[in-house]
This record gives sequence, structure tokens and C-alpha cells, in this order.
Amino acid sequence: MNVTEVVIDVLNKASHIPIYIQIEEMIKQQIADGKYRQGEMIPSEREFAEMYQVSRMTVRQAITNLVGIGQLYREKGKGTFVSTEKLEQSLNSLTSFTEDMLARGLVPSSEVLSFDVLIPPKEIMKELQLAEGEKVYLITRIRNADNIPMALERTYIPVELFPNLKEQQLEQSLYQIIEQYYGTKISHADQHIEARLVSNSDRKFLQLAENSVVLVMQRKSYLLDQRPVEFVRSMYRADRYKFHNRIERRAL
Amino acid sequence: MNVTEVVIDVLNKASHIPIYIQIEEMIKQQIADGKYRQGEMIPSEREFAEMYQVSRMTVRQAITNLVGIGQLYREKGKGTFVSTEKLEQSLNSLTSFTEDMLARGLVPSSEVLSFDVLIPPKEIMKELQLAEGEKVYLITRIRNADNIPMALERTYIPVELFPNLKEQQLEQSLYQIIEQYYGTKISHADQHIEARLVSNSDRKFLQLAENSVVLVMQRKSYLLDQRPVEFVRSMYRADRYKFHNRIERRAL
DNA sequence: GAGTGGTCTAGACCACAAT
DNA sequence: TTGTGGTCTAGACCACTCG
Repeated sequence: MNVTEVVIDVLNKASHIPIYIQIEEMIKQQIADGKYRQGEMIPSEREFAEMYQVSRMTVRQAITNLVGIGQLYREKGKGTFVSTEKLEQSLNSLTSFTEDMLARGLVPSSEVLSFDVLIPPKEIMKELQLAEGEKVYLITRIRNADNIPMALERTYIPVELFPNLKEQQLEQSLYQIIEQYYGTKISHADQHIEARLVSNSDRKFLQLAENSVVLVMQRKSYLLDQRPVEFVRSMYRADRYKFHNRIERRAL
Repeated sequence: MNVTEVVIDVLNKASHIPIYIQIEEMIKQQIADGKYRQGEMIPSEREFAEMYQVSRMTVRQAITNLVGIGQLYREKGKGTFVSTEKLEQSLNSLTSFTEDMLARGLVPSSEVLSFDVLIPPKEIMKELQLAEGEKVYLITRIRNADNIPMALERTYIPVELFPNLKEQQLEQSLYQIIEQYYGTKISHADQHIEARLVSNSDRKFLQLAENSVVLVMQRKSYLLDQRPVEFVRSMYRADRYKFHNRIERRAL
């Protein structure tokens, strides 16, 4: 057994990483390793507590998180079981285009068509809760998968929030930039998905024929204090793209 | 103050309803009443514990649930705050067409076009993990909103799971039927959303012109033991329908 | 009856934010 | 320094499932 395996085999109570997170990771790893198989019962909360020499409530917190992401499910009076494999959840988690494509086994790339500072149209002004005359960055990008256009993306970001945003920073995820350089965090995002025929202006960028269908994904992300931080509208080629998500039945 | 108000004002420790659920409801009610306003801090966990004479962990469980549904958010070292209002979350919760329409302020109705028992096509057989020759119910319905077609819905359900399903039961939600008469529960569902041009056969049911766009929503629901229980494919008129959802940034 | 998850207690110490 | 949420303990009783 090598060192890499050891770190996930034993609990480090002195670590700055919370114990319940460590237990979460160990259970996930053991599922990945096939130690606990789909549909099978994992050890009881009391057994884990004994095994790791921690309180049952700590084990419970770890398991509750894994139930929350659909990795495990509980049955009262019976036990806790491993869920059957789940598909990627592009509508359940805030992922970047890059992560999304990689999860689908495609090679992502992108091309910046424009990077401007301007006063946005009324609609965007309202979405981003901007004052009259406030400026935004407008970033237009073609998003490719395996070198074929997948989506045309327009991102609006208030200049006030990121006065020094540079084009080359776009390589990183906006969420990373926010968390690293601005010391605040994204709290959530609201998405809308609709469909329509592709417009003539978008058609050539997406290399589509007339009367082709696009999925329009609109996303607004918020900071912890509920200020809108970005508004993105993407046109996905409907012949290449499909949204997935998983819905948990409200569990108590 | 009348009786109806009293029940949400005081905690009933003898009730069979868990205390943390009661606290959850009270906090929700107080937000609805405007006692705690958007962006404002609510009392601390220790204050609630003192106020309701319960342990802090119990209060914490209530608050954690409200954070989970986006009603509240926490900031370390500062406090817990009321989120700004959120939109309907048709992609986050397992809701029926009826609930979905009501939430959008529309009047739902529906019309059963067919209710048959048959051996399904291979694709459906695979989705529902059926053995060769196993039968399913196929229910075809037009779903109206304000008396105008909104969607064409095809539902496949294994006969084996519900040997006595009757057409008139379709008035109720399938989920209610399952939970009331069959003593088991839905655990989760997987959804796919894509878009395409409407087919000629569906076109007349949806009262659409040629070259109209539809959103195709496909949903597979699972029981707690991970057996698939229904497979639904709905064609929504893209000129009338839009999906919404809210994504929480993974919080620990 | 033995084992399970569901709920709850009454504390504790920590890191972080504000003053 | 005081107050907040974050984590953790070592118990307890309950309702449920299964043999």
C-alpha cells in the first residue's frame, strides 16, 4: 500500500479539514473502488462512528451530504444504500463550459469574438440592477467541442465590480477570479432555458442551416450579498446539445 | 389573534411533527409576514435556541434546510440572512404539470388521448429496465394552460408495479398514488431537456404551424430501491414554455 | 428483540467578523 | 472582546424493519 492510498484510508483529526469531509471523501472513494456496490447497504452510522472513533452525529453529517448529492439514500429502519450511477448534472451544479464538455467526453476550446466596455441595453441594465449610465463588459465567445461550434455565448459583467478585468483573465473561470481576487463568493444562479429558431446573425457563427433550432440558456449569478454579478445568454446548437439534471425528492 | 395564527406562533414539543420542521415553518412564515426582510439578519442560532427553549443543534437543522432551499444564506462570523425572492424552480423540485402551471399563474387542464396496455418499444424497455415481453401502460395526454395546448405528454409505467391502475386515477398525481396505495416512495428523477422542430404528427395536437419549435422534456423517476417507476416524454410548445431553475453554489 | 435511521440535548472549542 | 456560524461530543429516546 502506498502513501497516496494511506491518506484516504485513515482519518486525520488534527487536520484543518473537517472530519465529516474526510469521512465523506473516504466513503466516496470506497464506492469508486467497488468496496460498497450499487444498491448495497453501507455500514450503519453507529458502525462508522465506532470504526473512526468519532461521534455518530459527525458520521451523520458526512452521510447527509452524500445523500444530498444523490450518492447514497437512506431507508428508515433498514439502512443506508449506494445509489445507482448518476449522469452528469449540468443543471444542478454551477459548472463552466469547460467542465461541462470534459464531463461529456468532448474537447472544449473557445474563441473570443469581442471584449468591450459599453452601456448595456435596458433589458441587461434591469437584470444586473444597474444605475442609468453604468457600464458593463460584454464578452462574446464561440464555444467549441471537438473543434465544432457548440454555443455562442454573450456575457455581461458590471465594470464596477471588476474594474480591472483583462481579456487574458477569461482563460480562468470567472468564479475563480471572483473568489481569488475579490474575496467574495458566488451564492447561487438562476437559469432559464428556452428554445427557438436560430437568428440569421447567429446562424453563421454556429455553422447552422436555416430553420435550425437553438437552446437558449440564460444565467444570472449572484454574490453572497445577493448582488447580481454576471448575466450570460448562450445559444446552444440543439442538434448537439442536451441539458441533464437530477431532482431529489424532498428528503427530511 | 385567532387560532390559525397561534399554531404557527408557538412550538408544540409534544407534537409528532419534529421540532426542527416546526421552527422551519415559523421562520418561513415570519419571512412571508415581513418580520424578517430580504437581506436582513435573522436572530442567531443561539437566540433561537433560547427563544424556543431547544438545543442549538435543533435550530441549526431547521436553518440548514432553509439555506438548502435558498430561503436563507449564512455568512461566517456575521450571521444568517434572508435571501432575495426566488423564482419558481420547475427544474429543482419534482412537481406535477398542475402545480407547475398554477405557480405560473395559469389554469391547467388536461385531456387523455389514450390509455393502453402494451409491449413497449425497445428504447422504453431499456429505460424502464423491463424483461422481454413485459407490458407497460402508455398514457397520452394533452396538457393545456388557460385552455390552450401547452404540451403533449407520453407516460410509460410498468404494469407490474401498478397492476390495477385505472384511468380515473390519473386525476391524482402519480406520486400521490404511489405513496398512498403502494407504501413506497419516489427517491429522485433524471431529466433531459432538448429542442427540435415539431413532428408532423405532434403538430396538430399542439396546434402549431410547420417549422415550429418544441422543447422535449424526458423524465425517468425512481423508487427508493432505484427501480425506474415511470418514463415520461413531453413536447412543450417553445413559444409558450420556458424552464427555470436555481443552482446553489456547493456550500459546506 | 435487535438493529436501523430520525430526532434531540447540553454542552464544547474553533475561526472569523466587527467593535 | 464579544458574537457569529462551523464543527464535534457522548449520550438519549423514538419509530421503523426484520427475523
